[in-house]
Amino acid sequence: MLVVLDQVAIDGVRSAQRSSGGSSLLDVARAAQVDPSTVSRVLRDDPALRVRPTTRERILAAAAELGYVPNVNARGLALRRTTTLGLIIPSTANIVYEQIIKGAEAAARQAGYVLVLAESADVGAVDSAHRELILGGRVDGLLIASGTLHESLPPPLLNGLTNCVILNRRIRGSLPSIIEDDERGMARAVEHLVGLGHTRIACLAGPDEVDTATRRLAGFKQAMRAAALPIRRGYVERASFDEAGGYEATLKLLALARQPTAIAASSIVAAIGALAACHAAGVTVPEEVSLIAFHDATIAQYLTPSLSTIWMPLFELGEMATRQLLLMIDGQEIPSVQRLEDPEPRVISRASTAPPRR
Amino acid sequence: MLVVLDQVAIDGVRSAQRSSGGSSLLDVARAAQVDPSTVSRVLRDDPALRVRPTTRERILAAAAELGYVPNVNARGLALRRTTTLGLIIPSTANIVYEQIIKGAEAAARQAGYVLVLAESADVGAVDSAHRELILGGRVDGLLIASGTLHESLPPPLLNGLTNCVILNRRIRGSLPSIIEDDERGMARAVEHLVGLGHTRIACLAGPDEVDTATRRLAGFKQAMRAAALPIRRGYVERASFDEAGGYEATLKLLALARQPTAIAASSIVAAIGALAACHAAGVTVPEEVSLIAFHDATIAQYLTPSLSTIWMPLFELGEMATRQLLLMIDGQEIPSVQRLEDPEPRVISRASTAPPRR
DNA sequence: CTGTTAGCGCTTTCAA
DNA sequence: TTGAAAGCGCTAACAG
Repeated sequence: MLVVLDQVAIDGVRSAQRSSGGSSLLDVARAAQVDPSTVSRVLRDDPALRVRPTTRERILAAAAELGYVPNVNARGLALRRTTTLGLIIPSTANIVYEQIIKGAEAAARQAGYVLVLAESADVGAVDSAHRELILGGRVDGLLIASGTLHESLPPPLLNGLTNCVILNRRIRGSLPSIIEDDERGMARAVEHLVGLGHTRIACLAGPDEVDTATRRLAGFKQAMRAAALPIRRGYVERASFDEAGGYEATLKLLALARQPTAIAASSIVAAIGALAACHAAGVTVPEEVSLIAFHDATIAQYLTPSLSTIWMPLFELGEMATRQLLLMIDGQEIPSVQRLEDPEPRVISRASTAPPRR
Repeated sequence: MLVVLDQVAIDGVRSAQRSSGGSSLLDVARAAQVDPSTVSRVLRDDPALRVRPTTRERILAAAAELGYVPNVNARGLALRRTTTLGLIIPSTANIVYEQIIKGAEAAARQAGYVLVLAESADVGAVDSAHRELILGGRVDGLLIASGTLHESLPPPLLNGLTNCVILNRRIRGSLPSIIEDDERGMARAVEHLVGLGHTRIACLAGPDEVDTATRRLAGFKQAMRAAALPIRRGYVERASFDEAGGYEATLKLLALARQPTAIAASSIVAAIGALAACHAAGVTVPEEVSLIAFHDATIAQYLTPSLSTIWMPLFELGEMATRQLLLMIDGQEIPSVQRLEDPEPRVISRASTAPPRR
């Protein structure tokens, strides 16, 4: 195939101009001695095309020889879409997002899309991301899993946005969202503790303004009511979803006159802080206090004691949100709030939960 | 400014065609009654341009009114560059990458670039990412922090690649890399342990084929030699850089006839596994065994006991790599291997290290 | 100081 | 079964 290479060389001056040294569709066309449009059709397997096999061969060979890679900018410009989706997360450091990312990536890849990640914890994220990424033509749609979004987000921010779906936040306005069944997950945690015989159960709740925190707390309250158990004074502590938040809040719970015998934490990261607080306060887990955390992650089984958790279908959440987004991009109507109910939340019981001491 | 809006409405048919409902430079030009090229110049602050203030005003007002956002595809096509950089990491879940990402992001943003993240642990990552991302025109350059890269990577893979820099891996071939001083970091860990009086020090080393693991082990050996301490049989365990790897390897170390009194782990994630293994084996930390880990992270202070670590300049690594990449994109020659020496590695001493028991 | 023009690489009618 | 031509939105000479 030196012939082909030679042609490239002859035309080198022009090809060398290209973005990054690659060869263009035009180069392939010349090498295969056909019109660029034919190359385009062959390379994209245009169904409305019956091309002579030998021509197709020539084209494919030339493309392979030249290491042709289509330029997404040119294609995006012509098609008015990039096959790229964006996923906005508040922090790459948070283990909870790992599974969501994997699920979204899988669904995107399956549909022939590329997924790019953007990090932003900002409340204004939706709006500016929409500007920068969608209007800017970088992505066709946006998955938004940013943490601080909540119902009281200024409505004007969300006006006229399209091709966005929110993950696990309910936001007043027109943007559809996919949410996991946090109420049920938290209820499972309570049921697990009740099943072990606990009655003095406290809740390490998340920040007031975070929708998931609200829903988990609601699940806690429902389950306590269902078990006919009182929620004692001071038994609900609101704290940020990080180690420090869990630590401080737990110290407060442990300082109560009537200490809880079990704590249900709405976040695994906060639970890690809670565990540290128990150790620091000289309170043994699970002997004196049982601890269970919302969301599972690898680290749970490597803590001491290993941490009981509520597994949630995060991978599936990422997948489902992506599929909905693709439908939306496709111009279809999608429901404004969808709850993911299928793989149900389930308790992964490890060493941090046990019956209360007599 | 209803006038402007009216004009848009009149021209709505055409503007509506645009990628995602936004308005184009042409729309702005019409609204401001000037030529598109003038709009382009004004909006990009073309230095070689002295425009009449009133014209500029009109243009800026029109752009604001229309919510104009430039289309990156069109711009990328015209300029043959995208002002976007890619960062390839093996896993978003690994806490070690958090700081690298932040550093790269900061440096990219400062230069007016956008950073996108791609997840790939694959050895072929460099090659396929170069194809997909650089040749495809998605990004102008690539930061590669993929974990399994190593010196024995098939050289042909790296041929002709450009605008890539490798983070913290030395790779035979032409790709420049920025590395942190892992030898020194690990030496600091050993010195810390020696300073506490330890002599039976083991090393939880990383996988053979990972360059950073090799360098950290080298640092361990040098420091042991410098302290005139022997490395006993079985005192170097190679394990994967994850909790499970650290767990298993530590069990082996603890099963040795002559148990080490201290363990230097080449990875904080492996160290979490090591801590779990000590607890499981009933070995107290730091009383019976001291433990120190390479790389610091928030979780270190929330483990029990809190984990002593070696802080490494990861943020700066991300920053520096990005700056080098930008130089490379700019056509400048950059050194093939650069070692980041400035913020020095330092020991963060917490509760997991203490003098050995008498 | 501003308009004209050509083109970036690809897709897509419309012709042949 | 293939080619010609126009256009996606923006930039960059080159004129005026």
